Amino acid sequence: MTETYHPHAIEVKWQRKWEDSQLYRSKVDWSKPKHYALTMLPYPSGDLHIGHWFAMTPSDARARWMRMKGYNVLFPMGFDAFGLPAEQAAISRNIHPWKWTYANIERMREQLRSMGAMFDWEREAISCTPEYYKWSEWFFKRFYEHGIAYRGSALVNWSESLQTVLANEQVIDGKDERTGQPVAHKMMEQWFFRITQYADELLDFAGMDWPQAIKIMQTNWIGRSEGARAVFHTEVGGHPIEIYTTRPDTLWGATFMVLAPEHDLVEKITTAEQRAAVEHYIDEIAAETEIERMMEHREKTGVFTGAYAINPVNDERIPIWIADYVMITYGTGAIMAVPAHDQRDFEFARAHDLPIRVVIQPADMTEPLSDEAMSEAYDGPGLMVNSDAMNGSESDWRKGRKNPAINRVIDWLEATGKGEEAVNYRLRDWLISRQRYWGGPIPMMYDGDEIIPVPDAELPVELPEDVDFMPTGRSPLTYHEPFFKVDDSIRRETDTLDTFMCSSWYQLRYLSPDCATAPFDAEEAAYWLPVDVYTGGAEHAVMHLLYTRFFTKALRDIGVFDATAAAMRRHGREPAGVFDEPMTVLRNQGQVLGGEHQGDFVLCSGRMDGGKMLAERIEVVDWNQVPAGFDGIFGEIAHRTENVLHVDMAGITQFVEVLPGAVIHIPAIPGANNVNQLSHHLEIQRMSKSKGNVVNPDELVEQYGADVVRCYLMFNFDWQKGGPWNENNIKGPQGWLHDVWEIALAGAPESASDLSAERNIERKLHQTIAVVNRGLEEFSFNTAIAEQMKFKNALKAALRTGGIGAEMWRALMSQLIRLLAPFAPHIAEELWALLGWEYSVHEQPWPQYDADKAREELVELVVMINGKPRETIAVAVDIAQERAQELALASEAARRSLAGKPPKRAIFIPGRNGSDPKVNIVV
RNA sequence: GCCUCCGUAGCUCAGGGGUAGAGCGCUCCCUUGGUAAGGGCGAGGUCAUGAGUUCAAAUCUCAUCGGAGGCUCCA
Repeated sequence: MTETYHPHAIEVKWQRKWEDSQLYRSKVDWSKPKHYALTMLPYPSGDLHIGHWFAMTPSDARARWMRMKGYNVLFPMGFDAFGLPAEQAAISRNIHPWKWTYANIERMREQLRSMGAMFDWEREAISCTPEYYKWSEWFFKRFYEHGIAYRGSALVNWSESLQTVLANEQVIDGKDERTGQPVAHKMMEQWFFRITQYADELLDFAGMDWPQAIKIMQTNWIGRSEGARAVFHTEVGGHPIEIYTTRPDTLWGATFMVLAPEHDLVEKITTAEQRAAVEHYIDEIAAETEIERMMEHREKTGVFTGAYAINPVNDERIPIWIADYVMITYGTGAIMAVPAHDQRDFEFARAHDLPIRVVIQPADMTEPLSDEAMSEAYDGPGLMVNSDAMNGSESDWRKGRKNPAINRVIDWLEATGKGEEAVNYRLRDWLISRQRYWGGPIPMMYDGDEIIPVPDAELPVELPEDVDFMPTGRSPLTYHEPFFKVDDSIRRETDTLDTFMCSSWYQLRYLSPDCATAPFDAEEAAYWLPVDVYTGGAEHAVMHLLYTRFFTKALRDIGVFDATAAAMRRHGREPAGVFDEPMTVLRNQGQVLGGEHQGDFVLCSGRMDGGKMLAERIEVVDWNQVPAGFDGIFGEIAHRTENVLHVDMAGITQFVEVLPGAVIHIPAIPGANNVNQLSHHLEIQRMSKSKGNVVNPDELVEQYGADVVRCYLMFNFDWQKGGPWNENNIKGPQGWLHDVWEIALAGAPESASDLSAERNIERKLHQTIAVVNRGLEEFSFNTAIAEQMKFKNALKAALRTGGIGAEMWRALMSQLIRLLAPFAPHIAEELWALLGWEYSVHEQPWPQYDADKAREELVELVVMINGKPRETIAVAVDIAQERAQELALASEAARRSLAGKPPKRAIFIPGRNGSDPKVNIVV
């Protein structure tokens, strides 16, 4: 008699037991190697969704595997709990952000527990608690003291809908990355972190095992370029205008200059005649949103300031314009325009009738470039011309000093004091202030213009709870007098910290979330740091993942890790390099998308009215079952809006308006049907409530059990890619776990042990171990599970055939269950107990791969004729070349095709790692 | 426009110079006192397309087409 597999009781039972026995408490133990596995902490938005499961359960499986391999594993979890949704809930539903956030955290904790993950809950950290944000404030102060945090005036991104400024990284295509609302540029005084100081170090990924895509995105975002700075002066007044260029070799081709409309000098140099036009243009630009300004292919607009500059390289007098294609935020906000060799300048010159002068002449052109004939800028290689002493220098494709012409010009600029070599970055300093309530307070005060840091002893500056949320969206801190009014002259900062600051160091807080004397305990950090494996979404490429790297380096430089380094040395661990980067290995999971489903196939009858049908009857039928003689519209419902159907009739979209009293017949839904019950085609796309394609993990766990859901998520997708949800495929992992259950409960076979049968299944087992190891190592969870399914099939077949003795059966089961444990922790624990082994399976050693046991003994020697396989001969694995060639030449296939003639060649390919040996005979 | 990654069975994916693979799904058969099932047999692929290198290309190179993601007036 066997019991059937009922996941529910098992899962709840073991989750409780694990907690009671503190199975997943991770404690510093210098006698064991450590492994810090971290998965991005969730925002407590209310409900755990399938994406969380997809991100976390495979990471959990890998952490469990490391643990069984003998590592002391830390796998913590917490909440990134500050942020706008809480504040929006406060405004729209009158729930205080504390209450909303904590209620959500409570709920999500429970849901997280249902995963059966090995989170160490005693290390939980929640970023919105005063115990946590005290240290966010403390870090801010340290940064301020070391000049990494500063208050400055800059053109920043202002989101009208969120009523706050945003960092550059949070703005995509001129829109706020969260809500998609447009942002405007505004000059504001704000707090910044000097991330640009770390630009070069952030470009260095040496020793970091991160996805190529992330490294490229960060590299692009930092946007390092090499070139030169040169100073032009205005003809009148001699004001210096600094410019940055990557093409100093084209300095002699500058025929005008362009300043960004926001440039300081504009006001000073604009002549009386041009003032009205310039001011008008500036107003126009200011009114534009960032989106409008970034539109592609827009015309190059701009106005002449009336002023002229002197080109330092040739003393030429050139006009100064302003135009919005020059950004105040990049370089110096001013450019020398070289229309012959820069497409933007070229377009501007043509639009405003400015001169063009060729200064790079390509060597291999039949027709030399000429100012008049050019239809576009030439930015290729060539020889410098019209450039005085520099003429003849060769400019190639290379950038910076590597380019001979650029190198020569830079030397000359430096020798003559007209300019110097320069490096420029696209990266801006990190704008850290937010005009919001629900964030960590910035621990600063103001007495007029004087900035006064809040003394350390007074940290944390706590968020007041008795605040009113106004529908205007303004932060309640700005009108909460007890908060901002320190005394008659001193006013407290009412801006709060960007939540990305809180998440830049949470990996440190997990080490000692209760530590009251420091942000983290040095003894813990000395053992656990750095994070060994970090998993999460790629959408954080240039935000969280860049910020946390910067943060770590900044902490290192201001000495925050000094005590940790000392503790490391005491324990004999070398601290050099440990604090350079927060996470050694990074892997991104893909996204689970909503599944595709077909729309109903309908027959529509009614009358035609213009291009559409006014339907009186809609009938859902089986796919393509169109009755003979049916003359209405038929096909799949591709789309439906209200009562208008878009029916795909053999590839052509037909519009059908369903009339109010129309008869709708849907056989699958009994009773009277209505138009809302017709289902339309659903594309593969992101899950969202509005599309009605979300999958609720709680329901899945209810129906299948957590182990099946975990295994389905790991098995059905390439984890790093993601893919469409297909609940049908859940049956695969379900059947697998059912089978393993059956095999285990059936007990040891009674058949006598047969050496060769046992040897064969053992070989399969060890081959499986190798593949599972590799799958887990490489985050290829799907292959790791597929291989275990194969082994299960092989085992089942072997048990049926017989020859597996009781002893071997137990040995196999012991290893099979241990292999299963990281993936399906509950069923593995249950079977482990049922077979009488000691609690817990998760504390057992991982099955040891044995290459000798995995090796095949007999292999097929493949005889190929001209590269085409023709015959196989069974031979020993380690067959020697001569013997193999001999056998191959003697084969039937070889004799047939050689017909007595000697072969041209016979190439022997030894069999290696699993593949058969081969001999290719060339005739 | 530029950069990166990817096109292998119906689906999800391994593999990767040397006989085209897995799981699921599917067909058919068996079982029907393991039953919201179980067992067995099987079908199914010009490895996106074209060219090159090679004794041998799904695999390497180049081009083209298709897909995904990122950047984009960056001087």
